[in-house]
Amino acid sequence: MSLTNGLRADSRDNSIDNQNQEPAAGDRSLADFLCFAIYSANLAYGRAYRQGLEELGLTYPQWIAIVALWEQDDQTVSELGDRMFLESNTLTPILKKLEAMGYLRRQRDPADERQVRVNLTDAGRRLREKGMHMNLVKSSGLKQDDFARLQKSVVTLRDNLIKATKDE
Amino acid sequence: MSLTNGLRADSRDNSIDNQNQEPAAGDRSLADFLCFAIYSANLAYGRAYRQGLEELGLTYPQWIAIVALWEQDDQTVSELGDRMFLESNTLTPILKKLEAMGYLRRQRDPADERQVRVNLTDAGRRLREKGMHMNLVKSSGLKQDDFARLQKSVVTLRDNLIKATKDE
DNA sequence: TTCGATTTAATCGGATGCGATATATATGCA
DNA sequence: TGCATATATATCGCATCCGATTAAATCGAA
Repeated sequence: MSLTNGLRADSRDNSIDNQNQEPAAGDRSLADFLCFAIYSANLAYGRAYRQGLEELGLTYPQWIAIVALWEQDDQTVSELGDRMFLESNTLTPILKKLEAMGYLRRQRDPADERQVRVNLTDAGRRLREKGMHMNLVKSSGLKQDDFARLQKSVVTLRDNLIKATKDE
Repeated sequence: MSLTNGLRADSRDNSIDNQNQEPAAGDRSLADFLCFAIYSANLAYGRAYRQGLEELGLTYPQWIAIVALWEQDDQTVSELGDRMFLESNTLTPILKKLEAMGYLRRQRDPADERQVRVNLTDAGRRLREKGMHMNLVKSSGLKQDDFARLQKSVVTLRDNLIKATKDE
């Protein structure tokens, strides 16, 4: 797989070891890189969400953490990290901020003092409920079927990338 | 459009004003949010690229800037920002680092001293050529057709989000 | 049982990303 | 011309994100 991992209709990829028939690296436009499409779509999502999240007083990762804990409370930092695809070096500061805001509690697990268990407070649950009923992000412009397919494809891409990266 | 902008097969969205038939907000799993799929796929791409880019001594945004300039040299900071979906507050520090590394030059445009024109050096072009021939990112696991469709869908999503955000 | 290996969080430094602001240059209009 | 306005870039502070390291607790084999 190429470093640029791109695509062009007239791809000149004839390599024998490209078993997935993915496009070759090379002299392609930025607009043809899947990685760049994801990168820029992520920027666009962040900007689309910013105004709505500002009303909640949260950033995007903070909101994701609240949602993940609402879905399953009393997770350890590692468990929450597995769901959010983040590790403690990123997660700990976010959780400390949310704790300072009063939306969750962090406490060492008495059964294993290495672990820290995270619980939503009532205020945290109320915030989740409030966000649940807000309609502040602008339209993705996709119909439900396209939306479903795209969501599934991106998840598959993500999981394949993670697997390939883990395999070194 | 909901704040969570998610999806569930049995979506209970019956709102009359949801003309795009997108799923409603609400009590859904993190795994069903398109925004989270994009967010986590972006993290996964960053991790898949990191090792390869490390051999080039670049970060991902630095690499993107090199590619964008290789595609079209002598851009202003704003023009480059339009291609990369970034503004000068983010771009300027990146460009200064790349200049310090010797990969590009920044100079005020004599015809309009407000603008700064950015040009790749020979070293910058050689770096782009080197990256072009590296195959370091693991497989996305997608066949060429799926790859093409996904790339197109993500770009459409991005552009719709940008348009919707710009329209306030 | 003991002590080295493993596990879990946290800390630290560097690099984005972004809102707000500052600065310098250019433009437009009376 | 003179000056208010607009434009292009840069600066600053805050919040991720990550590699590397540290600290504390647990585990496990001799």
